[in-house]
Amino acid sequence: MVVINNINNNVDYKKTKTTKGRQKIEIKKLEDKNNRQVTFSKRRFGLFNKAMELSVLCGVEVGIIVFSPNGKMFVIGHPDFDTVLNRYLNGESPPPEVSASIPCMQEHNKQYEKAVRELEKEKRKGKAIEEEKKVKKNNNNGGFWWDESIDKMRLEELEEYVKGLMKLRSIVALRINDMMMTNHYLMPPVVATKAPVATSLDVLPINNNGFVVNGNSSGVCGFDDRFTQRLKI
Amino acid sequence: MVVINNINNNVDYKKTKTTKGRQKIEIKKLEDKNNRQVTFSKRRFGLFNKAMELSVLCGVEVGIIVFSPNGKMFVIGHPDFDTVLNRYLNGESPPPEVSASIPCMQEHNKQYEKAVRELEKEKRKGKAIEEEKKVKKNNNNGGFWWDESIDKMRLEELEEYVKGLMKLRSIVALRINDMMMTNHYLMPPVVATKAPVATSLDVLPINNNGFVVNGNSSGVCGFDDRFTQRLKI
DNA sequence: AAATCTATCTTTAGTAA
DNA sequence: TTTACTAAAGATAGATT
Repeated sequence: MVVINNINNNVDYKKTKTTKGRQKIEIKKLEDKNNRQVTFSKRRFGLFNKAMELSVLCGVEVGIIVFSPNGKMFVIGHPDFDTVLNRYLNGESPPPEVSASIPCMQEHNKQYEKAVRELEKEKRKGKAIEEEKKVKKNNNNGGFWWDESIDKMRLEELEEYVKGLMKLRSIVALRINDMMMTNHYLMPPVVATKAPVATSLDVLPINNNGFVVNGNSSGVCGFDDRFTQRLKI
Repeated sequence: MVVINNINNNVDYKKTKTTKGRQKIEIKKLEDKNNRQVTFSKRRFGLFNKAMELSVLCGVEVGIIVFSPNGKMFVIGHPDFDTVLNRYLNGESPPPEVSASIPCMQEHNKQYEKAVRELEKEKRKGKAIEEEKKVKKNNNNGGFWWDESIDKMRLEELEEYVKGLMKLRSIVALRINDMMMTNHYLMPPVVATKAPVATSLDVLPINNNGFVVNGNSSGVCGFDDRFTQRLKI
């Protein structure tokens, strides 16, 4: 098989390389502001896409927050960012040992979670209603996973949801207040506070020696050698 | 230039392909449980790496939460996840250095106050917009599908109203988390305190003693050193 | 679960629009 | 700003221990 040296075939076959192709770059801050923005745009897209693929392929929840060089915020999540965030805040992962070792905290933890669950229930209710009309609307892709749903809640559910939030706030406030009152031997001087607001929910702790929002209570952690999960908790 | 046809060079030069190499796959949930876990592991690593590169190259803040198929939580962020989260909860644009360096309690107090103010504002606004709630339809033809901010712009007030509440709830949760961690697991260095600022709702005790918990408020760490390369957390 | 090893697939740097 | 293009760089599916 013979191949003719194609030097100067440029003209004939447009073999001249039009670009140098992708070049290797060092991972350090790009100095050129414009280039930095362009790169951000491309890579954010790539990152979000990777996240989407990961969530679909593995059927897992993912949430990402990114701020552009100009401060614009980008958020995505599956099933939606706030769901993932709540799971993070509630520490659904395996935390137990710490809080489990402190009986009363366990109890408080349960109560808090209960309130949160209640809230989530209402949220879901709102979503459920939304699902119906969503079906016809999302022809463009069959409903992307990153769709945020809260914004589409019907007002009535929304009001209900808001009410739940207010309740939770009250509960949390009460607890913090209680905790502050009973733990100042551990705390620096506590500034005066007003009385906690009343709540209609039935989960108010009577005595608070403390409680945890489990999963996020670990004092120290480090990624292991390879971007792994939060150790411990 | 002559090139010898190398059919059957396989034997001579050990050209036999040892693997099929990377195969194209459809982006849909992997059925094999084991394969799903392996893929998750690989891709999560890739995702986190991409995030790190993005943050370094563009000098931006990124935060990711992922739950594995088995429910394990993985978190990463630059400068650290909570810093990014706080910025998200705050809505927008606090100077990065500030949230990264200010002691968590103090910072959270600020955030709480801000959220409360925001909430009150939105609440007032809320009533006014009820009637026009569903006008907005989410057609998605103008912006990118991944750009949540587009949705937010379109759904404006309603969204903001709910979001304010969500922020509040999340912030409260974060506060609790910090307090618990500080009280029970660490003996934080006590630093100079600032005067408390009253909130409009008066439901949270204010304590402005700064706590420095390894520069990190809830046990979440930044990128692993091996990948950050001169990235300070 | 997590580390190799490749052949191949996917992303993206550089560039211009 | 984002989009399009190409070729090189980088990620990873599948198999292996």
